[in-house]
Amino acid sequence: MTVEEVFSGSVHDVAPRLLGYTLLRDGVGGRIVEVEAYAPDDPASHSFRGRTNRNGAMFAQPGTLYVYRSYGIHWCVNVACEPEGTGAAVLIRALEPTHGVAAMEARRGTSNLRALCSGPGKVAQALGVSADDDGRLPWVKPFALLDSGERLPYLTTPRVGITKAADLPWRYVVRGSVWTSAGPRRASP
DNA sequence: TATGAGATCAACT
DNA sequence: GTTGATCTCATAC
Repeated sequence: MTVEEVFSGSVHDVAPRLLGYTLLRDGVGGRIVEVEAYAPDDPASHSFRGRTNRNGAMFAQPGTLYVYRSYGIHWCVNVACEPEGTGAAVLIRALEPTHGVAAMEARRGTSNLRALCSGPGKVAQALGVSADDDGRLPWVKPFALLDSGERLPYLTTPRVGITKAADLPWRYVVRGSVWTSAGPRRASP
């Protein structure tokens, strides 16, 4: 699959497709096991109020990385999606550590594998992502995006940590993965 | 195990 | 002046 194909379609096509892809920065990273979709006209999305200086990358070509500071402390990583220019994006929430584990342990200050990449702020810290990476493309160095060829079974659950449209089940989690964040691992009844 | 507070800042109103 | 697409640690059960 070409990178154009990977990021084609709506966020609800792209989000589950990304599960199983391996995201690396400087050869360090892992397999994506948890994402969240942020649709156009989504009140929970940073792009809801239109394009601003901060969220400009969300409106760029599909695949563009949108990196922002959260709660003054953490960085969070998104990829822009089609339709281009609408601010649609997918938030990378968790990775299964596979590449450069030692480097991630050093950056995260822990050797607990389960705590390396199990949350959006942790993923950014483990890969060393910062504002410098805003607007870059995940298949261009220092990043790399690898297709595992697998289509992993997944569940959808409500998104985590938002206050608007919190009931929409737009969080995509690899079924049975132990590498996801602390949110629900199965859809609520 | 569960819950709550503090950290810390850029963008937005 | 307010607000987070969060994480960690401390304290309580």
